[in-house]
Amino acid sequence: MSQMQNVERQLREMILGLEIGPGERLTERWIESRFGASRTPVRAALLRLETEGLIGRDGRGWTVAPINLAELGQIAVYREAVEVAAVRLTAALEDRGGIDVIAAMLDSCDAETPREEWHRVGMDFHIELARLSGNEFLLRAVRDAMTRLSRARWLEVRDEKALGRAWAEHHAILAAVRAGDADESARLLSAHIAGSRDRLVNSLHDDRRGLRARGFAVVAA
Amino acid sequence: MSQMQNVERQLREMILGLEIGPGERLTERWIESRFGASRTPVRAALLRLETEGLIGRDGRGWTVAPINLAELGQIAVYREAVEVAAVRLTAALEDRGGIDVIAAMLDSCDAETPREEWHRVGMDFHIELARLSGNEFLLRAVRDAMTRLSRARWLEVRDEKALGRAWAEHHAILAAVRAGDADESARLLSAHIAGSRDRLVNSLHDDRRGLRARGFAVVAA
DNA sequence: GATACCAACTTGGGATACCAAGCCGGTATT
DNA sequence: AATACCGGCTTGGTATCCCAAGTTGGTATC
Repeated sequence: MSQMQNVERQLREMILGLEIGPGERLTERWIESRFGASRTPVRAALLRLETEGLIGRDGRGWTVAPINLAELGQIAVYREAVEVAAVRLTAALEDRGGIDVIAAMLDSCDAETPREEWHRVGMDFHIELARLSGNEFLLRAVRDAMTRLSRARWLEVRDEKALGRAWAEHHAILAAVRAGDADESARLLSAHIAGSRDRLVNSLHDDRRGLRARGFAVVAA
Repeated sequence: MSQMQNVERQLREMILGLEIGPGERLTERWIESRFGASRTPVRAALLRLETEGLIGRDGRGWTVAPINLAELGQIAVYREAVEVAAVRLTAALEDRGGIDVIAAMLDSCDAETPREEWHRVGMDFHIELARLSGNEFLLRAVRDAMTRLSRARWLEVRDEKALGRAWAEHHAILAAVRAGDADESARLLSAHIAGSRDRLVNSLHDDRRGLRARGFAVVAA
């Protein structure tokens, strides 16, 4: 694997894993020494992460994207548009066998599953559902949206009850898609996304002082 | 303006203007000498254009993205999802003053307007309409989709009648949005996009031999 | 003590040198 | 004549060097 891909992947993981906090400054020299690569692949990786929205420019320098509550609302609208379109396509397919794989993925999580795994599966559910549509652009859009939401979802304070409700909603969506009911799938998915957004924004809004205390830049809604 | 931005902009214009044909190979050294920049900004520009989908990797090298008829169909689905979402948002706004600016933009084209300008305005209509929604993600999605469609639309053989019909549809969409009728706006926009896709794919499909004769790589649907 | 100014350093932007892998053409062998 | 082999050339990947602009810390002056 090339150095550029190495740096890109590791840096993305550090950002998404909050090892580098939202709002933190990045210098090419620091990354260079941190990953043992020279500046050329480092700069290439930064350019790619910039298009993913994980980092941005701060004048001449680089900054890890802050947690932006207003952006979360816009992403929810965007997600709804593309995910609903994807699920409607999927519900109209003859071969919806892929749904069972997604259901199995959900069921692989139980009480002993680490939180990190729940987090990943919760995002992969939406990504894999979009993949079933067969539309590369809808898939990419969903993947991008989930990437941008990843840190916020990780920071969200989620109680067991909310987690269980989300999982039930996921299963309900799958059931509607499996039945080929596009309207019901769309309705359930829209409601799920709206609820998810509300819990997320409320949780982070309530926590924003705590987040700032941890050194995380939080942009108000 | 930085060298990277210069190279990126000029290379994008050459690709979209078909001065470099779809499917053509690109070498970093050629670009370097062509624009008088060194490889560092050239590589940065290539990385950005790659994320725009205008170029892709061909093994170790770079290739201008071919005209892909299957992709055009997928983009139409994607466009419909995001543009309809955007126009619904806009129709629900209190302040829809921006619509008049778009109408004026359409009206700035007449029989003497060069074809290039019609082409640009035809894309800007959709982009600016999406901008009115205020949602950055929907706007970016529409802009990306139009960029990817740009070359295909340029190659499309369009008769006066089809062009006039498209303009009438644009005005009808604006009227519905101005009236705040979200459902009607969405219906008209969906029909417009579907019709646009059909004309585009049919035209290119019929022309694909001619396109290949011009040295353009065309991927079948 | 406050401020204006200057030097050293930091940092991203760009240029260039080097490398490894792959491609191509030529040559020698059968 | 066909083919296997080899050497040079092209090309992207990487490392490194230089530069200009901006920042910082200290110092001298008022």
